[in-house]
Amino acid sequence: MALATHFRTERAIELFHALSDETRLEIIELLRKGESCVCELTDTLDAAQSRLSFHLRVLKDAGVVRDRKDGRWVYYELDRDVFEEMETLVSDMKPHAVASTEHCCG
Amino acid sequence: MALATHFRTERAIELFHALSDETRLEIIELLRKGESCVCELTDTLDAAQSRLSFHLRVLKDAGVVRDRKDGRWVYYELDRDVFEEMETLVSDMKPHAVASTEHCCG
DNA sequence: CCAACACATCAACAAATATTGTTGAGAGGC
DNA sequence: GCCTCTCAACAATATTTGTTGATGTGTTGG
Repeated sequence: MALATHFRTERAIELFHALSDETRLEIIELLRKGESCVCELTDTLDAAQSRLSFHLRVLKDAGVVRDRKDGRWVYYELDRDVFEEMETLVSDMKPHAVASTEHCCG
Repeated sequence: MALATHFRTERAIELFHALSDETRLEIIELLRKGESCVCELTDTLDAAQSRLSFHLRVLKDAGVVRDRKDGRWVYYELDRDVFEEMETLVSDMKPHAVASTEHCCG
């Protein structure tokens, strides 16, 4: 249990970290409409290509997006599964059923 | 809409950032059982008090926890409302209904 | 081939975050 | 009043993250 919890913690850190950046959230917002190549993201977000590449990698490593090569373009899209995973993570963080008013240190 | 989106982005960053740290996730895990004073957290997590104080502040600023003073102790507990907010945030990030296979850049 | 393009990766730098030790305020107990 | 305990706030330092520009790889078209 402690081990499983540890892995889950690692995973939560990775996922939440991936989502705690403005550029990455903007990328996600754009990808909600459907897949997009890096060039379009670069254009829309008016960001340097290397910068987007960096953030896309973070998102990809965290499993938030998937990439697909087609010719000289790389298309990114949201991975639907990860949202279910996030819901589970959030759900598992909720406080337990109301505890009786107990105090510590006393 | 763009303004609202912006505020929501700010909020998402703050919240996800608060959750993307091992110490803070450990604090949350402990608080799931019910409220606790800093001294107990310090003891259980074997962490310096100043360190926990820092992380508790991050969690408090993000609205994840609330504090309550009682005598010389300060009790922290999870704020149940924030989990609902997180679910909404996650939900709002999901991809739209399946788009027809369209490509960009072409 | 070669040039133009799309993208990833790297190294160097800048900025933001976390850790540690210390200080000081407030609350009790004696 | 004095000492101790709990905790927040601060300053200094270490560490992590993000940005930028240069370079490298694979692709397409002339």
